[in-house]
Amino acid sequence: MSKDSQVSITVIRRLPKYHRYLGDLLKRGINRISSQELSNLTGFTASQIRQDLNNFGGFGQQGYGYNVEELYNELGKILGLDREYKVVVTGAGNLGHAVTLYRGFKDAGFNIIGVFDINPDNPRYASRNMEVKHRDGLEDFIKENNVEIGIITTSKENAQEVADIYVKSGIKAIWNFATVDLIVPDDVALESVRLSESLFTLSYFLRSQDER
Amino acid sequence: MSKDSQVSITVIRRLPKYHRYLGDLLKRGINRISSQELSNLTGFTASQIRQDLNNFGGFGQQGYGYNVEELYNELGKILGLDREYKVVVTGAGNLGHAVTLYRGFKDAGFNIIGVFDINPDNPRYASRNMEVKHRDGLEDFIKENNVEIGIITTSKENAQEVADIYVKSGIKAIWNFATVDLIVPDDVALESVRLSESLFTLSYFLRSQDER
DNA sequence: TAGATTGTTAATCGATTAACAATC
DNA sequence: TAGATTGTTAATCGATTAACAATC
Repeated sequence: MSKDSQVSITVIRRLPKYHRYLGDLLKRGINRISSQELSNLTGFTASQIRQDLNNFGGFGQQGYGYNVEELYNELGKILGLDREYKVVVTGAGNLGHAVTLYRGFKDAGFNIIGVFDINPDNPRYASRNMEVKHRDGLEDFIKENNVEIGIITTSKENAQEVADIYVKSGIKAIWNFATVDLIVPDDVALESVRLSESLFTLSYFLRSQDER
Repeated sequence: MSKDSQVSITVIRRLPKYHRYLGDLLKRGINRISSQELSNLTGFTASQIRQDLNNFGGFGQQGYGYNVEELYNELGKILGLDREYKVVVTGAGNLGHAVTLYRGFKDAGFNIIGVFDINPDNPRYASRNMEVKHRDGLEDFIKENNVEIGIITTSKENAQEVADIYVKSGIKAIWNFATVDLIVPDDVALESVRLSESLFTLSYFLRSQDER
């Protein structure tokens, strides 16, 4: 196992925020930043930021701070944003549509090269200029194109089946939007976006406010 | 402050999963479950489940376990899912569209009663049978209808402005999809869905695999 | 009653923060 | 050099797990 595989997921989840703010700073022509200044921007403590970064090596310099461009690039490499990925989407509903057309992913190097559905002939797709392929061709498509990331935007009933096809076809990273706990082998990364659970934190809050 | 305001957010974020599995059990006609069985389903430890539930009161019975229906209903109440909410969406792009039409939210009691955009006359909306109102009317609409939850699916450039309108109009809970750290008063709940950050955990994983 | 399982306290683990020597 | 700020160790805090008395 390489060194960074031991870095905890809570650290990893903070890295994109550092990366995003460093990108902003870079655009604004700022080339140096201290952990304290980065703390002011991100809301994480300076101590935590230094701890986090030191999981991956000493990017800073005593008495100076961090070079914005260097740190931005290093974080980009750590997050795997220094190259492009081939991605497929299965489930061509509204959410699949939104994810497929979202510019931010494309800009970050995630290229959606195929959209699949069990019912690819829905006239809705044509009206949206979306080419949707039949799910029967999913496995072959993934293998032929060496697709690395599979997105699931199907109903919860179909999600596990799609995950199984992904795994069988060699995909090693799955981004799941269905409200179901998928089962995948240990060597496949699974990241689930739990929209309902996120929304329910708001109703929880409103409810607890009501009680006062 | 009421008792549950002291319950940590990490506990709150586990409640929807308990609730979801209990709903499944209920549908299957199962009326009793132990913390150990719930552990097998959810992947959380039995000890953690008992700790979590006891933050809100003793719902179980020694030697028996938990009554599925009772626990399901109690968790629903705690999460504020025992009533309906009026919701608005601002930003009528693909993501706003997907969120607005997602059935799961409606079924959980979140009623989207208005969709707003700075450019409501986009012919695309008509083709989708979506009524989109001009953002100028947002503030009045929220006040007149006592809207409680505001969703932001605008670009990151417009998100803070929309959040400000929400706050000014009396909304106390904001669900943000824009990639920006919004600033809202302490008494307003803000939940941000960070899609990019979620996706980057997958590229991180693929990258770290590459290195082995 | 005996067995099962909770509610709850205590122990452990991991993550965050504080402190400061190293060093640019 | 003096001042600033990192890298890193130590202290603290919070969350998870273990253990078991209470009790159904």
